[in-house]
Amino acid sequence: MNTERNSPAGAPTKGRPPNAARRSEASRRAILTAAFDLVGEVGYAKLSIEGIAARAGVGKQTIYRWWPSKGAVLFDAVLMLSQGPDGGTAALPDTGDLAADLALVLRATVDEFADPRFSEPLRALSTEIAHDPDLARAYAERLDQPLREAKKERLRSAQRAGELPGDLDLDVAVDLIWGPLTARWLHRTGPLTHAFADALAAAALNGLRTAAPTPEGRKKQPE
Amino acid sequence: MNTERNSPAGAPTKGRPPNAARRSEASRRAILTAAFDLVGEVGYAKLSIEGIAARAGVGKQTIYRWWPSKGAVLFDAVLMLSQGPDGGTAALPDTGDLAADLALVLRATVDEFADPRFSEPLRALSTEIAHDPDLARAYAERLDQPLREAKKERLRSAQRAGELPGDLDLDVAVDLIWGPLTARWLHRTGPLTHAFADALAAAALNGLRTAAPTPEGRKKQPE
Amino acid sequence: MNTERNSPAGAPTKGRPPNAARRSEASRRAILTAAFDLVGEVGYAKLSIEGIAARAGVGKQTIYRWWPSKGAVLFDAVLMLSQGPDGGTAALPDTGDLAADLALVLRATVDEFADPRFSEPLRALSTEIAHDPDLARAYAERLDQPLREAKKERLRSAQRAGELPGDLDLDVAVDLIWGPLTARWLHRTGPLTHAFADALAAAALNGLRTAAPTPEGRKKQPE
Amino acid sequence: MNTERNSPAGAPTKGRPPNAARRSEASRRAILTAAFDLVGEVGYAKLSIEGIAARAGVGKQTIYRWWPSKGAVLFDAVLMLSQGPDGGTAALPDTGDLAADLALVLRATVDEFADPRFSEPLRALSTEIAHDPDLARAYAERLDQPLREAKKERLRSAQRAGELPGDLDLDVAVDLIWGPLTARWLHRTGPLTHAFADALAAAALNGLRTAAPTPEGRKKQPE
DNA sequence: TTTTAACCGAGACGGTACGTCAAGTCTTAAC
DNA sequence: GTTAAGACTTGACGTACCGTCTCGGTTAAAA
Repeated sequence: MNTERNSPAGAPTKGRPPNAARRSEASRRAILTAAFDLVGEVGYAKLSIEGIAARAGVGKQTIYRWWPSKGAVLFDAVLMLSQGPDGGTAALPDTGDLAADLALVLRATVDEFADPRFSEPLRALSTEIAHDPDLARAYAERLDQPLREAKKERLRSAQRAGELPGDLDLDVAVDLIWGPLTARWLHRTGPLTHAFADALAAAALNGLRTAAPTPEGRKKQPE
Repeated sequence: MNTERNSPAGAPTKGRPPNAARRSEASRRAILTAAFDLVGEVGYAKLSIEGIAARAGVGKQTIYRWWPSKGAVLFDAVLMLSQGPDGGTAALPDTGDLAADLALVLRATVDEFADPRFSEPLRALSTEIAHDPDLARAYAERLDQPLREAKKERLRSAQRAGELPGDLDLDVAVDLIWGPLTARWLHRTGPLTHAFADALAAAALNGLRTAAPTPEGRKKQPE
Repeated sequence: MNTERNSPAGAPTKGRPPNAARRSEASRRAILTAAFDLVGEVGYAKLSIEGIAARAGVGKQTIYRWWPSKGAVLFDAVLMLSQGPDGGTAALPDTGDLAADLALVLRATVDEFADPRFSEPLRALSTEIAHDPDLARAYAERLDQPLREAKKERLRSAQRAGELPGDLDLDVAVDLIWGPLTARWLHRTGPLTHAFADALAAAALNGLRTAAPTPEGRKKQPE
Repeated sequence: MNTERNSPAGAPTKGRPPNAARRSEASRRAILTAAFDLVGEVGYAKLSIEGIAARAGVGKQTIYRWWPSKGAVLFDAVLMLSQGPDGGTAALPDTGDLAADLALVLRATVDEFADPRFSEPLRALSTEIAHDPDLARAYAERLDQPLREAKKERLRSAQRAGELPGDLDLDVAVDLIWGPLTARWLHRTGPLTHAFADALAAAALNGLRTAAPTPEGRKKQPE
């Protein structure tokens, strides 16, 4: 088993590295579970290493030995919960109707953001990422990328189906679709509703521009 | 004189409210300046009320008397710096070419995000907003909304010029254009470059779809 | 009226002295009463100038203007309460039987020490005296001395009656009688009971020595 | 080793007690020494836990972990200094002449009271005792009692030598001799001189009465 | 099988910052 | 010019955690 995946933000760099072979799996799981639960219960501001250690029935040193920061613990906690037992990432639905599929997925995301049990840990992790480039890199590679790959795969399927142009920059496309949702969630600058999800999916696919930005162009929208 | 603008995140709610008429303007400015400078210098994690007070040459109590949280101080600091002396918000450029204007503005935003002097305080404020609904409300109303209104005004101008459809939901449109930028900035899931800004502006305006959804266009999809 | 007696520990020495003629008698009484009551209610440790000012409905500056320290306020408070409206000090009982009179007085003192309403302010004042020589001088002159004079007067009466030798150092005598009571009260090194008062009165008058420490020694005590 | 002697005023009662076995002896000594030195240098009013911690090179929590109050620290500091390395209490001189021995001891006490290095910490401790019954109990049992026992032992010796009556209440006797000294020291109601010590010793032993209360002596009281 | 080296729970330690309280100074407006 | 009111700087309070260190105890690989 590859325990390396448990040190996403880099193992502690001072002194000798600990011997991963002897690591207690029970402690590791207890710590991650405690961190995840605690952040949902008391919120990010009151989450502390001491609290996690106490809740997990673990010495503080056991946390400091294996994780370099509170954010790294949080990262692993979210990572653990985000992955099924197989470690894979589910693919996006593909009914052949991209617009409908996107609307479905965005609505599901809206629902997740509305559930504090998911939302709070993610918010906390986002906060840590914003201030810790190392953690951000780990996040980009190990949490965002797999999901992004699934999203891009769905878009590629749409490309193959002729729904999207073949030369589309898929990273920009993914950001255009999901970025507004994330931004509104974090900044709370507007309501996060299914209606917003629908409007977002439609606007992203169709663009904001009128079909033809000329007086004549207007006539091109018949039927 | 309107002293109301000094309590954006809500005055402390415990006990009697302090007498705002006697408030020291010098202390207020020193605190906000110190907060803004410090967050740029030492970063969000090491920003402390004690540090702000010391830097501002002010008693801690003076901060606690007028602001309910570190985030509220940060909010006012950003607010103070974001507004010119007149307190107004600048309008977006309007050359008649929406795409070009948007690209210009997004590139400028990218540049701001790249400058730690602007970026760090904003990151810190974003973090606080993510965990403090009260602060989020103040942010939405007093920082985001004026800017958003300027953005919407530019889009309305485009509507009048026939560049955008008249029934466009402008809030969704604004989020579609600027949301991806914010998300990538906070989550660091990709490079924040002028190229990204350009691609974003284009994609948002044109949509992702292969062509304008005209009857003929549809036929171009083989099979 | 002589308001000079209100600044026993010395008026504030910085800056111009306030104009005593304009002093508000109502505020003065409210402050002293508040101080006396508060020290009995919340104890010495939690007695604060702010608390006194708030309870008296008075600005803090009014206290600082007229008293140099918390102890000085306390002193005046105790002084006010210790004196009747006439300002005189009551004489000790004089039935002709010194031993009985002393026992009576000491028992009364024991009772006073047992009553927190008297005891707490006195304890607080004693504490201040122990650390403030200025206040100690004021105490010695204005609180202790009158009382001590009354005690000495009773002893002088006993000298005239032949109960005490004429060459007795009355200050030492007063300390010998009342000192042990005070010490036990402050240090709580033993129970403060009527029995102790009686034993003390007897021992002080008779001395500890056996009537005749040596057969010959007796002869040394000639008339 | 008896670590029990380190919690004279009672260990902190909230929560679990700390694990005394792991206590740092170096920190304990540094704290007590710092407390003792500081109270002599800056006085009782300016003595603070923060100051002690800083002077001792110790975290504040280390003080709060092991002592319930500033007074308890002071107590241990005085206790440490009052005991020799053996922890015993020296006996009073016993030349066979009680009066001379007492005068000697009282003069020595007067000298100690005149030396700020001893006097200041004791004054501070007395102050704390006066307002903290728990501390007073600890004082009575662990500082006063051993010394009092030594005093009583000297008096017992005098009883055996026939200098004092066998039925004398020794506690009252001790208070009669030493109480006036303590009272005058704390209240500064008179000069603390060798002469006072001598007069006190003599008066306490001989009593104030004009003559020994022998049956015949009584007849000397006219009318 | 025994050693031995690492991890483990526990928690004391020197620190930093918290948010509160009060000290003593200063300013304002009412009287 | 005093007064009530209260904002101000200062500094200590007692608490919560930080990240480091050390203590016995267990446990699993090495001898």
